[in-house]
Order: sequence, then structure tokens, then C-alpha cells
Amino acid sequence: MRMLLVEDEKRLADLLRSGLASEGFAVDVAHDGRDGLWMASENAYDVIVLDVMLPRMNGYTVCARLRAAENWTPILMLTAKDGVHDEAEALDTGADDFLSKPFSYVVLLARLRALTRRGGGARPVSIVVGDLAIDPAGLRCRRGEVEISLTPKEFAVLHGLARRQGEVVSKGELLAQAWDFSYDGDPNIVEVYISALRRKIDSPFGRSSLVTVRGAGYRLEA
Amino acid sequence: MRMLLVEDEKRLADLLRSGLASEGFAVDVAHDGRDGLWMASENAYDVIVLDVMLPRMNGYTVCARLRAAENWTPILMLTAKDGVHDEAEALDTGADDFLSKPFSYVVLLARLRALTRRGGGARPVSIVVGDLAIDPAGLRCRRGEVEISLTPKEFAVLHGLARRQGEVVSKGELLAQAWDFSYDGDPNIVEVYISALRRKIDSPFGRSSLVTVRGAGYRLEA
DNA sequence: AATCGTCTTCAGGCTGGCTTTAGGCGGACT
DNA sequence: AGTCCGCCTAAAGCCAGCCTGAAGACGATT
Repeated sequence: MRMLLVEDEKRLADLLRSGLASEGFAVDVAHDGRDGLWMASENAYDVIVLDVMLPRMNGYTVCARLRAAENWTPILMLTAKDGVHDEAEALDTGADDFLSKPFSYVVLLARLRALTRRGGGARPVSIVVGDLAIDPAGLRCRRGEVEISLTPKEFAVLHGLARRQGEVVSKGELLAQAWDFSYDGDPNIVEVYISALRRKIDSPFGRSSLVTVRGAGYRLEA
Repeated sequence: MRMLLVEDEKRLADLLRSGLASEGFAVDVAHDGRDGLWMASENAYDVIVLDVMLPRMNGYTVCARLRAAENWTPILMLTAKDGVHDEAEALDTGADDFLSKPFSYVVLLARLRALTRRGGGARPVSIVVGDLAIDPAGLRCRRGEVEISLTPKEFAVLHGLARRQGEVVSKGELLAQAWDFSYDGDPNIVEVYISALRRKIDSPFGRSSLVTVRGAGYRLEA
């Protein structure tokens, strides 16, 4: 079971290397992002443990580049903060799992076992709907060659629709995905954002890809 | 993909239920620990989402009891605090994964997918009647290559007929399926919608796939 | 402190789907 | 043939649901 550990803190890297080695992993260590990317590209690992805060190239970028190069090795990201946003960001750039520092060794082991059991599955990172490309890693999207900047909330709504392109997504579902669960404001806010999105991704292009299905929700189509 | 959700916060439970249902999960909900344990024992679920803080019996106990009874259904625990200790404790009692509240919907979904070990999503399948394709997820249908947009009610009626293609479906049955139980208006409304459907899916194509069976109901055929 | 951008609320206006109504058609039975 | 009954469909009113501009709240940045 070959593993690549990309971690710049020497102390932590050594501890993990010795611990995991005794669990049966053959561990290679890279100490910065660029080395990590290079090693991951050159060798076939069974799993990659990737710190987010790295010199020379951060973890998100390394992850995104690997996925862009169609490398689907399971990746577990180590996020420094424990904000929900970081977690989602990690998963969106194509990571298979993440762990917030500080973490316990037992937990890391359990997660690694789960990942290696599963094997890597192909999962494209950016979502394409017709000529509209949605880039979860960059919180932005493109219509053809034109780049469109979106606010986080706008993006969350668009993302929710794009993940299920061609299907009707209800307002309630969009609320649940783009707002946190404790939100209990006016559901009308979804309409407001739909309106804003149309003004950005449809109207300027004379399109109408964001369709209202009265009494049911919205649908994003090519 | 059958799922048991054990969660006492009604609002959260409802949000999750509707969201996950649209992802292809058949969700049962239990509102306290004892009910959850009972339901998990009686039915064969593919995955269990288990809150830790529950009335009548906490999540750790439920989890431990299930494992003691040799029930190995994958369990994802929802821990309230985010201390490492709780996470380890969750894994120790036999949970397969955990998530700290508050969590994001996206993350939950990714974890559930991992647990059920199924890359693709179980999506509602589209029904085909001759060259007429009915797409429940998108609330629309296609005759050959031509896309036809339907209102929710029109779709509900067509869906009711398509699910039993070739059979006669009575007006009463259509009423029961497309209208809610408390509806006590004119049954003639079914005829109105049949008429509308014919104008959309038959007349423009010179077909007559929607047949009236006098005194019995309607039949959709290829 | 001031400015900017984002999130959220609110309210007015409007669209379009739902339902009812009513007149007409045609098959079935006497 | 005549009559009855079930079905068809066009038309119109109603109203829920949706759209959108404006403005306040809030936080981030300078």
C-alpha cells in the first residue's frame, strides 16, 4: 500500500511516517507543494495525504492540478482551519476526504483505511452545462470565453443547480444546500438570487438557461 | 438506497429528508434514540445517519447496541461538539464515520456516497412509451427529439398514465394521484387536463396515444 | 472612520397555471 | 330515430407564486 505524504512540518511528517509505516504503508514524503505534485505525477500511489498550507504551492492547487491531469488517486486533505467552507472547498477541488487539524491519529487511520478500501473513482472537477463552465475551485464561471464573477452565495445556488443539470431543483433544496441549516429567513431569498444569476449568466448573452418551473423549482439546462 | 435518519430536531430532519430524497435515497426518520434503534433493527437499511444528542437514548448507545446485535449497517454519526475526543468515541462505538455540527450539506452528501460505496447517483429513471420519453426529475417529456414542456399538473397526470402504460387508468385514480386527498372539486378537471395533454403530446405529431375508454378511464399506449 | 460589496428583507406588480363553466359532439341504448 | 349520458374543449376569472427594484443591515477592507 503506497502512500504519498505532502507535509512541510518536519516533526509531524516524521511522526506520521513512522506510525503509518508500522501499519503497513510504504510512505514517501514531499515537503512542499511543487515536489508533491511532481512525485504524485511520477509515481502510482494508492493514496495521497495532502496538507493545505504548503510552501511553493498550496494543497488546493496541487489537488486541482492532479485532477486536471486525470490523476484520480484518492486524496485526503489536511485543512488548517475547521470552517465548513474549507471542507467544502477541499471536496470541490477533487479531494475525496479531509481532516481538520489538529486531528487524532486514530481518526486519520480510520479515514485512510476507508479511502484505500474504496479505490479512486473518476470525478471531474468543473461542471459544464452547454457553454457554461462552472469552476468550484475558483468560485467563478465562464460563458464561452467570457468570465463571470459571482458572489459566494450566487455561486452556491448556481452550483446546486448545475450539479443536477436538466433536473428540477426545488427552492427548499437550494435553501438547504446554499444556506446553512439554521437559516429560517424568507425563502424568497432564493428568488432574489435566481434573479441575480439570470442577470449575470443569461441576460447578457440572450440566453434563458435558468428556467422556472412554476410550483416545482428551477432547472438549469444547456 | 434505503436510509434511516435519527434526528430529533424536526426542522433539520425535514430539510435532510427532502434533500436526500431528491438524491435518490429513500429516507425513514426516527425522532429519538429508542425509535431509531427499533427501526434499525426491524428494517434493512443501506446506511444510518445518527445524531449523538437524542432524547430517550443517545447516539453512542444506539450505535453500540446495533453492533452488539451484529448489525453492521454503515453508520454516520453527527457529533455536536467538534472535539477530537468525540470523534474517536464515535468511531470506537462502531460508527463508520462522523460529522461535526454544524456541517454543510455538500460534505454530508460526499460522506454518504463514500459510505454507500456507490459512485453514480441513483436517479429516478425516465419512463419510455414508444417514442415518448417522460423525465420525472426534469418535469418534462420528449416526443422523439422534440422537447415538450409541461406544467406540474399536466406532468402528474401524464406520469400517472405512463407508469401503467397500456392499462386503463380511471379518472378517480388519476385524481387520487395528481391531486391531493382533500380535493373535492369537479372531477371534470381530469378531462380538461387530458385535453391539454393531447394538444401537447399528440395533436402536433398526428398521434393518438392517449385513448379514451368510455366509462372506464384512459390508456396511454405506444 | 469611511467606503465598498454582499446578504437579506420588503412590497408592488405581474405572469401564468388551476379551476370552473358552459356549449357542443357523438356513441349507445331504447 | 330519438334521447340520454359521458366526454371534449374553448374561454375566462381567480389567485398563488414569482420577479425585481430599492433600501437597510452587516461585515470587510482601506
